[in-house]
Amino acid sequence: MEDVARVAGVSHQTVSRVLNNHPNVSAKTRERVEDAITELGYRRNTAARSLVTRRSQTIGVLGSEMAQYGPSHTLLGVQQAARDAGYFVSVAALREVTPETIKDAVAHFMDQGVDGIVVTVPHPGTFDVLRDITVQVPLVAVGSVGDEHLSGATVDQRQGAKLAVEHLLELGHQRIGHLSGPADWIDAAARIDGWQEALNEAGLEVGTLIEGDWSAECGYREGLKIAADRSVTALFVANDQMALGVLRAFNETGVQVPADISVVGFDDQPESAYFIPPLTTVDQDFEELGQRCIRLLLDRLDGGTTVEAATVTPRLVIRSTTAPLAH
Amino acid sequence: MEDVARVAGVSHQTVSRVLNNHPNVSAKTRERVEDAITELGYRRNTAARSLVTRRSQTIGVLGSEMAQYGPSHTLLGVQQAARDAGYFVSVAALREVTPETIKDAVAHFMDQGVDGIVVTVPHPGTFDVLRDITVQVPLVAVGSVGDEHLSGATVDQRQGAKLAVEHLLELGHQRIGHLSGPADWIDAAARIDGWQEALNEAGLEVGTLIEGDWSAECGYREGLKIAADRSVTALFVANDQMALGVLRAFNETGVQVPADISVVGFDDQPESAYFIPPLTTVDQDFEELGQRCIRLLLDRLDGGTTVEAATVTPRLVIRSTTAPLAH
DNA sequence: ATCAAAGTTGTGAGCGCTAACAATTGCATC
DNA sequence: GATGCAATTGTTAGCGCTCACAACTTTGAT
Repeated sequence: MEDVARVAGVSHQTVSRVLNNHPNVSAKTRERVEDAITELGYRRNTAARSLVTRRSQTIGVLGSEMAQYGPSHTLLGVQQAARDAGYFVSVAALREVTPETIKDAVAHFMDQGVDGIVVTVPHPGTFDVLRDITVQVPLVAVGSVGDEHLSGATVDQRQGAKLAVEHLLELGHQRIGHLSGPADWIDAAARIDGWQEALNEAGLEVGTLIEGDWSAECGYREGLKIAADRSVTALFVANDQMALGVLRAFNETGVQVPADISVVGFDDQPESAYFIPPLTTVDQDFEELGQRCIRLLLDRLDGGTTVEAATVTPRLVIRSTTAPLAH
Repeated sequence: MEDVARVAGVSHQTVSRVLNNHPNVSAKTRERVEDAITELGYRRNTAARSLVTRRSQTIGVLGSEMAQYGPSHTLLGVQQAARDAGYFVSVAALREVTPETIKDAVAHFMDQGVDGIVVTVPHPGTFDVLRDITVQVPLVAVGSVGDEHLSGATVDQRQGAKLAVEHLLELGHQRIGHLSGPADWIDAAARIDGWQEALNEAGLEVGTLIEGDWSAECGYREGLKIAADRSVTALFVANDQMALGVLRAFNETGVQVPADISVVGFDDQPESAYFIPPLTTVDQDFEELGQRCIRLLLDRLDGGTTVEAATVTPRLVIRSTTAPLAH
């Protein structure tokens, strides 16, 4: 910076002012400094800047299952929005979700001196842990909508689930089962709620609930059972991967989809359109979700203190695994 | 740090020595200092440390298509290995791959002062760009094996492709087509090479090559054409997603898999086992790949200067989409 | 007891930057 | 031309840490 100042014939402080867009710099001085900067290829030292400003221009993203469809796309959105806003994005992926690993990862970020944290750990227990540890920086949690203390952004999964079930109801189905995710995932819980709510509103007793684990393997296993007992005429599956397993189980056992049983998935992964048959599912925009998180976080960093929640609306995509109930 | 020193009754420098595991600190002093640290909940300031050491303890990961199966898992491996080694991981995801966006992202990392960079951009042009810009920090590129100037780690995809084709050859197939990825991806190119090599070694003339774009949609489109012309008895597809599309096209047109045409995929995504029928494919360990990258990078950071390449070996997973050629 | 060598601890400087304040300049007003 | 005020620029200190070196303490051989 001293070098730049010398070349431009000003003091180092003026260079600093140009770099920080301070208003009180004359146009010609600013130009001279900018020329000197490009001439020398000068780049400001982040560490020194951080030391004095106490800002690192870094946002930490803490998540589990980061390679899954949802989280990886959320990360993409977060990364994009953060970089556009001039922030760096640091990632900590949890192998295992326990209070300790969460605390570790938060400590990791505090050591790094991040300005804010985005958490995408879809277990409600996470929020308890986060409330317990006092984090000195703004924190936004994906899925924590409705929490008094935590800002959060989420896809309205309950609504998505209702969309799916209402579609099946309109087709005349009455016995609508649900193959859910693990009940200790907030997403799974919200989808279960939406399913139940839609059934209640239609005046139906609540149908068969099977708890799955998100995997295609589990979908296959449970699909075989359903194929055997035929307890439902329609199945709302909590994600596309399990739906894939279900479709295969039905295919193998001669259950016709959608003639015998209708199936709806959740997520709308690009592959779902090429399942056999193409899957009716609920689309959710994870990138948008990530961007919302950063917007919330930046707002907090700019002095906003309200505990807000941003909600992304899902959308039903009708393909070929759903059909009117055959009489 | 001054506070810790006061509580422990030593100088700030002794605290620093304890923190950095310097040998010349007596056991009891070290203990006193450590007690003071825990008592005060002291955490060393990374910015100040970076300022003087000129190390940020941060590794930048630069990649495109970061939400895809391969890259996201590679990131997971990188992140894990880096955090285990006490490094932070900063991510830059490219929306679009051009020399400019690559340079931007590298500049972004240089601004941040990262200690090293891992690049997972699967286009060979990337390496040219990287060679052009002189980066002042060690850089490891996924897929750059065999390059004189760039360290890299890669899955031996040529070998994987050969495994797939040899399996088909053993089953008696002679007309083995290949639905490849875009030819300007190194992975796609390596798989094409492996396919050709295996055919050559078997004394066969090179078969039908169709260039795809990795998507299920493209697999479906090309699958329909193949179903119509029946130019091949076996198809080696460059990834599982396209294979999904192919399977659906065949299913729709009444082509029996594997009775009429055998299909082999590539990647072994967890879902592939639940395709209809379950997909024979080539497994590659992306997390391992990511870990190797970090190992290479840390080696360079410790003073190693050799331009090495680490290779991860893929593995053929035989399921139900391949069968002996019917006569 | 004496000394050197090793082990241990302390002191001062400075990494590159920004914040606060001080000094200078330009410009309108009287 | 003198005066005051705002706009612009410069000066100094210090963020929290590590490095180089200085100073002190112990140890063991003489």
